Amino acid sequence: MVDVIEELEAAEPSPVGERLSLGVAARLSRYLQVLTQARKMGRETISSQELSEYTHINPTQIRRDLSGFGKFGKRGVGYNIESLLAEIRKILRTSGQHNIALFGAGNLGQAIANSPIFADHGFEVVAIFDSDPAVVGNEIGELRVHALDELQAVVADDEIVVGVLAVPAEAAQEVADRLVKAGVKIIFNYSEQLLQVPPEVTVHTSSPAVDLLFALYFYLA
Amino acid sequence: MVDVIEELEAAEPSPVGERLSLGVAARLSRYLQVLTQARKMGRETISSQELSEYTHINPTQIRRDLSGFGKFGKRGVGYNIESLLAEIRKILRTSGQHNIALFGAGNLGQAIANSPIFADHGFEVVAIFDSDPAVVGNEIGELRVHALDELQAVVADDEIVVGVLAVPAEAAQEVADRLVKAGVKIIFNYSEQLLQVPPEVTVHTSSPAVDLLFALYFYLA
DNA sequence: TAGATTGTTAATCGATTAACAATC
DNA sequence: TAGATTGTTAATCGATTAACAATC
Repeated sequence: MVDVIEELEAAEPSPVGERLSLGVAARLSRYLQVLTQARKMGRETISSQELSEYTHINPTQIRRDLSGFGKFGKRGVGYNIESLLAEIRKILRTSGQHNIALFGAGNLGQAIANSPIFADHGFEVVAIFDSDPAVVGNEIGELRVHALDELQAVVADDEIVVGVLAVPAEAAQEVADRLVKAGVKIIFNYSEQLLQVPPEVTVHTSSPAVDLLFALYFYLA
Repeated sequence: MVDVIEELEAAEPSPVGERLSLGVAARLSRYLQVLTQARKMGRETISSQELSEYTHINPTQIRRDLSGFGKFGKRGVGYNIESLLAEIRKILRTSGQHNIALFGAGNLGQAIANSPIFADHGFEVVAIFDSDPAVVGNEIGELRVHALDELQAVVADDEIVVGVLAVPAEAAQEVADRLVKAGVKIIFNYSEQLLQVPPEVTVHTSSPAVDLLFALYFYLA
């Protein structure tokens, strides 16, 4: 069985429809980040060597990852940024526009709402919520701050696929519960709260301090 | 040679002084995050199963990772959170206090300065910088906002090991250059800017949008 | 042509998993 | 004791790397 799959892949480089392994999907996502930014800077091509410097992923592995789906590069030159972006988006099936609801209109919430970091990758913050009645109704950018009670309706109307939590740890679980109830399957948690959710819901917790500890280990050692 | 090393490890479970592999160090850092938060919630023990739910790391691998350094768990019970925290900190050699300089006193900078997310892991923001003369001198929490020109002196005086960039993309490279000049070896970049630094400096770029794309792939597939 | 960089092979190494005895 | 969970083995799978011919 394994042999058969290997033969198929050898014959047909792109196993379209096959589910990518976790590792490959994670790496492709990171290439996307660098390519997006390199394009913004006016670059037209990039080599696996350069991609490696920015992602800390071995250049051979980058070439290997990409060549599994087709021949996207030009020997002696590198990869065309624009076309590689399109190819990877196609592979990840994330070419579309995706709507985000943001929770918490404090410093962090405002920073996220005004940052290009999500917009650059096809995510749009279409709604902001806050539990503080004094803040509800305010405008942040072009968005009015909603009360939490409007969540269910907004999620349905605006086709929201991701909830981003920029609330204090104490408030995070309640918002998560409401998101789950409204049918949202991906939660991005900027608080340190450990969230309890049903198995079909994915929580990604941002952990800058953990990333720092990790970097520090290699600096100290 | 390989056989000799394997024998040594079998005899002496904790290869103290040995450099951890990237993967192990990354996973240990993540256990630290969950343990820290679980302790905050008043928990006293935790099982590999629970750790797995919060980290998305296979429970067998968690037990394997830990048992490589000693027998920290109790069968039928789980791991004592307090003592496991101490053990992992010892393994990662990051038990101490580490000083951070924060750049950018805008929404994101203020959010970071006021968040417990770094403090919980032994990082303290000891200095804030901003390039806007109108902001320099203001107080954020208990810290006065410095001008960028004071960077070199502050890094030396306050033993700063990490620079956190919460500045617009356009300003990030200049701050990075100054940090490098001042001898800082770890830069945490919250902007989308691709930073050019010498090889001995580590840049970690925060990429929430990339993490979201990754989560979305598995949701859509 | 000369230099650069991809695509690909082959070999190794580490991650992952299932399973289960040990033991709290 | 019965139930739970660790520590550990053994087997498999995927990641990683060096090397280099192909080719722009």
